[in-house]
Amino acid sequence: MVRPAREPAMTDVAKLAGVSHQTVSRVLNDHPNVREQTRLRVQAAINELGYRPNKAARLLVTGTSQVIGVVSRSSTLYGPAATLSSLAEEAVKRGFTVNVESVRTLDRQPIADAIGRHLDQRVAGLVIIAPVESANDALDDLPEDIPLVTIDGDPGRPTELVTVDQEAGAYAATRHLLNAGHATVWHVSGPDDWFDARGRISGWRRALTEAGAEVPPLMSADWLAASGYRNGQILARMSDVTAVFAANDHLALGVLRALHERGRKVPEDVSVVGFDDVPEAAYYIPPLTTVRPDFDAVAAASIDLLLAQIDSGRRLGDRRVLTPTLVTRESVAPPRA
Amino acid sequence: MVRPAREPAMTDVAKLAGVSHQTVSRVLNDHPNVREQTRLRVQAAINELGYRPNKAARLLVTGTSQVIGVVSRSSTLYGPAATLSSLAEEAVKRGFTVNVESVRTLDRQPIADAIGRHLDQRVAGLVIIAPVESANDALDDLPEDIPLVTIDGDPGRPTELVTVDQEAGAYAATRHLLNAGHATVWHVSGPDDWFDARGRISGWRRALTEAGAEVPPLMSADWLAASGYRNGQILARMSDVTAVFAANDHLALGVLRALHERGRKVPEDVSVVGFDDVPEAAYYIPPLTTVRPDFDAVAAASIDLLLAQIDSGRRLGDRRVLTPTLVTRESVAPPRA
DNA sequence: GCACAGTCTGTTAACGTTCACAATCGAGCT
DNA sequence: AGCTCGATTGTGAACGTTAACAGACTGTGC
Repeated sequence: MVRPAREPAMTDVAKLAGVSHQTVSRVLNDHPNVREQTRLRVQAAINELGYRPNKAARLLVTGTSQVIGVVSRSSTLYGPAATLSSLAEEAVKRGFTVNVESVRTLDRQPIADAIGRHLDQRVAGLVIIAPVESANDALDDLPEDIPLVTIDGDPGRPTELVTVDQEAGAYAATRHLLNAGHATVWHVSGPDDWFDARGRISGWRRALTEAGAEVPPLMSADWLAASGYRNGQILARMSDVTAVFAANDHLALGVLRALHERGRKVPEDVSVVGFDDVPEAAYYIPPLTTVRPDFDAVAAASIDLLLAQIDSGRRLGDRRVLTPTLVTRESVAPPRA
Repeated sequence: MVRPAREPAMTDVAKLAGVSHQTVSRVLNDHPNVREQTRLRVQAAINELGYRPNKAARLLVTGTSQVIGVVSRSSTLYGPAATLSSLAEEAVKRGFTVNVESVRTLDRQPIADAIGRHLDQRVAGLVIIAPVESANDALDDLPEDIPLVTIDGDPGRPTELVTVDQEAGAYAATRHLLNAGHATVWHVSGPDDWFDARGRISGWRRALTEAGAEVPPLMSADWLAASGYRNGQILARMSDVTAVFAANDHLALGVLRALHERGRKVPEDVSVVGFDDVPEAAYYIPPLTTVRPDFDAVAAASIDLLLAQIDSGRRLGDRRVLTPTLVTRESVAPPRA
């Protein structure tokens, strides 16, 4: 047998099966009106040649692919990474494939460029992880007819949106600390241009004000352990601080360490709660009480919403808000008497 | 102006600029022999129409895209996630885009399927994160002519490979503990079907045997804090254990916690070293001495090797082995006298 | 026997690029 | 003036698929 110079195409299969290329196409697309016997002959020819349809040709004529474009910041933050990997998995399950465009920053222009590259590939739809304002701005220029879902996007924007109810999670965390008997709760927050961080701040604040507790000054940080540590060093010096809610687990880790260094015991002297429930949180010293968002569910809901748009051919304005759950471990206790 | 029923194509631009479609193509591909004046006219027409070239059509005729296919296990392990996000960033820098296929398991078939989907999209090359044997097996069926780089792949396989020198890293870690005066070093290893884990085991073993130290029985784990904790509970009960090298930082975290629970102080009673230098490691209690691989460099080297193949049109058999560096923090001290 | 409605299959023309080649244009030289 | 050569531009044919339509082949009812 001669090694073929080019890969087998539909016509090659057709020739081998003794049918027209169009019939091969029909077999491939599960068109109903094909005789069983013909179908089998074609299938056999496909197998014999090891034929695989050329997606580019298909895309060229149909104008749409089975690819979902995702835009995300390149990062090793747990939440985004977990969401991303679930997204891909979920998409494959539905017969789609995921194309990820990473951006270094969440500024408008890089995001717009990434979206542009996706559109060039004629993706079937877009999932954009847009946790800050500027990332959302990039959506303004988007054509109306492209299916779109934002994750952690601007709640004030009318597009389809999947998000975790940060406010409820933070409220539960703060409430949990108040219930334990603490007079008030300090908050080490995430960067305040993140919607997530804002939601957690407002949930924390609501829990305090509803309970008539004093609202301590906000401690602002990024998402990393280092800044948790810096803020923790300050908190550790204030002897009246007995409860801290950190905007994520890594911040909480930094706080734990700063408290430890200064000899303030957790949870005996200070109680700490985090957010995210990273897999390691259960092994912090002490094991961390935290709020767990279901990132798999976020991914699944996003794909759901996107496919609904793709199928219906239009924006539906749906949104899904997922409520996280409080995971209680040993880092919370009543304040000392 | 009438809203166009379809997107502008090259012929539309050509008509507007008063040239042939071929000239437009030349402008787009930076072909040298185009008069400056013509180029400007074409550019103007492109801008006016908001024309964007159709990649599918281009792909159809050239047979290759500017897309790099990546296969990786969907996971939130720090190493793979860090590599993945760097890969995408690095690729974009070079004018490529990255298409990620996530697989749930590293078994042969799922990987082969993922590769198949990439080939269907006519990717320009493949980067496969293949840290276990079965993942490498899937590469057997691959056509010879597709550029390919494996990350953390089988060192015994002749393909292009980018990897971190696990053996050297583990050797350095173990040596560091011996230098501090410990009689021997225990190792909590990763899953032994991972090449990474094997390399770390053999580096550890070599350091011990070279020093004439006793080689304690191996403690086998997965990569997660939970199993570090379980193994740590055992280690904590053995009073003669004074030094532990954990195969990654999350295992080390579990060990730290188990030791703490049992009242064994780190580093006074037991010294601990990890591997990976996750961003949080510096905030463990105590801050963790660990081995830092440069994941950005891994990604950059991978893209380098891949583009070299793409440009030259053939496998080059190159490989890059990156040496990780030891990061010393407070979790190591001499044993008690 | 013949029209008729299905069912199945084939033919031709897109889709929007690039490639190979042909044609034209100018400048520089004889 | 005519020739040559390089620079610039145009023409027609791919690439491999789906869409639209046409044709052939069945069985059914009169």
